[in-house]
Amino acid sequence: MARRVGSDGARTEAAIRDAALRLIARYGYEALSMRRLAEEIDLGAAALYRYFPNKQSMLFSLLKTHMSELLSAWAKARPPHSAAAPARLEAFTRFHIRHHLPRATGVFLSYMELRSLTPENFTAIEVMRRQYEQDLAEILADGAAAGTLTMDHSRVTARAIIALLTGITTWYRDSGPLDATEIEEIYWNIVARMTGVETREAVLCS
Amino acid sequence: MARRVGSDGARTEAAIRDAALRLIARYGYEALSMRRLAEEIDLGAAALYRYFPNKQSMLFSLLKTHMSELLSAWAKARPPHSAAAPARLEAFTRFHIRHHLPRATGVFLSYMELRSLTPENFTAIEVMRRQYEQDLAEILADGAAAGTLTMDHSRVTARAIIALLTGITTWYRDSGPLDATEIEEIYWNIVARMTGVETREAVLCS
DNA sequence: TCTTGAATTGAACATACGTTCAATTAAGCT
DNA sequence: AGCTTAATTGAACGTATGTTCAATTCAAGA
Repeated sequence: MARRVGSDGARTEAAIRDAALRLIARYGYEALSMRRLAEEIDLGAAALYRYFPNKQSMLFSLLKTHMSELLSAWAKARPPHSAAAPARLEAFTRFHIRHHLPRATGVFLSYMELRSLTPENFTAIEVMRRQYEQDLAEILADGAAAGTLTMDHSRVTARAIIALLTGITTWYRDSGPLDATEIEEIYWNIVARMTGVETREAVLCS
Repeated sequence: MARRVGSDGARTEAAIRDAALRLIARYGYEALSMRRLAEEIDLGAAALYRYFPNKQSMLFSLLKTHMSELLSAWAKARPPHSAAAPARLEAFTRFHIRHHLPRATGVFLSYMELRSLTPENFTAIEVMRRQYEQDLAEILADGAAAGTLTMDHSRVTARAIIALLTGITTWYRDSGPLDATEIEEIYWNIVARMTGVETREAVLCS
């Protein structure tokens, strides 16, 4: 049945992760059978268990990898604490879009399949998620304290911003009418307005 | 096994819908078995098939009911076309929150389980969803044309607003620190700022 | 109380699931 | 070529799935 030739552990695991990400995003974790997944990459179902001890820890590994890539990418991209809050907010917004758009399937997974995780696994992912959200909330709170950003409630606003930015992945298609940089501009303007940052076309006072 | 006494068709169907909504929201459609669902309301699994021809059309019926309740409630609540765009936008925002907060499980379902639908069923739900989104986009476009609202792209902004408002249901809990009316205020201020509407604490021009 | 139609049941069907395991194949090293 | 270890397999296990159906119970009207 399998016509794989040059076997290579690392490459095979990557292929499994890739296929799993794609199939789970499309049909859901529960709907994905190990046999179907294995078939997708011309493998017997039993071979999967050389790479993951079971189905649940495969999902967990997928989500955990996604989240830690997000966190470490943001750790590299984020401006220093000393920068002005509006600039930090702009950096966050653009980073989030740039990081998420090419990872639509992973994003989908990490928002949809949390409930398929074991309680302990869920908690582990939730901690990472909160850390990211907390980082944004801190930017907002700093800006509010310094008077450079305006909002009612920094933690709620942080959630609103993340929800709005993440929502892009539900409709964005590479073949769509808007390209990534146009989307970045539109959404940064939205976030800027939400928080009272004056953008290029500032509100005129007469 | 069943200790049901006063049988009543309509009441039983409502109980099934209720339990299905709850269980699917918690564990997902694929993870829910008909036996488990039936057990939840002290019924034999076979009895479910008196109310729904199969599992798929049960899900479809759940989602369709949710969407048509949303659409008809909004049809009643929405201000006339002749009203000013900012007032219409405020009405939309408050309506959305008020309608969704007490329906958290249904909202969850209607965003999460679309992919579990048959292609034809998916299309039917998607049409309803677009209609709702289109209504908001029209408010925004009218406001932009009249100069009473400010934004770059009305359709994208509509999606951003709906994503941000719907995101509330992912963290809102009845027992949480914010009650429904506080949330309504915070989010209306967010939406208002996003679209350049001056709220109570208006931006002062010196 | 007898009858009628709806509501419900337990058992059965065929199929699919996640997972294990002894046996087999392939790759890399000497 | 031979040896070793990693990679993969087919078959099997026990369990669960969605769904059907003949048989039964139930609620209510005559």
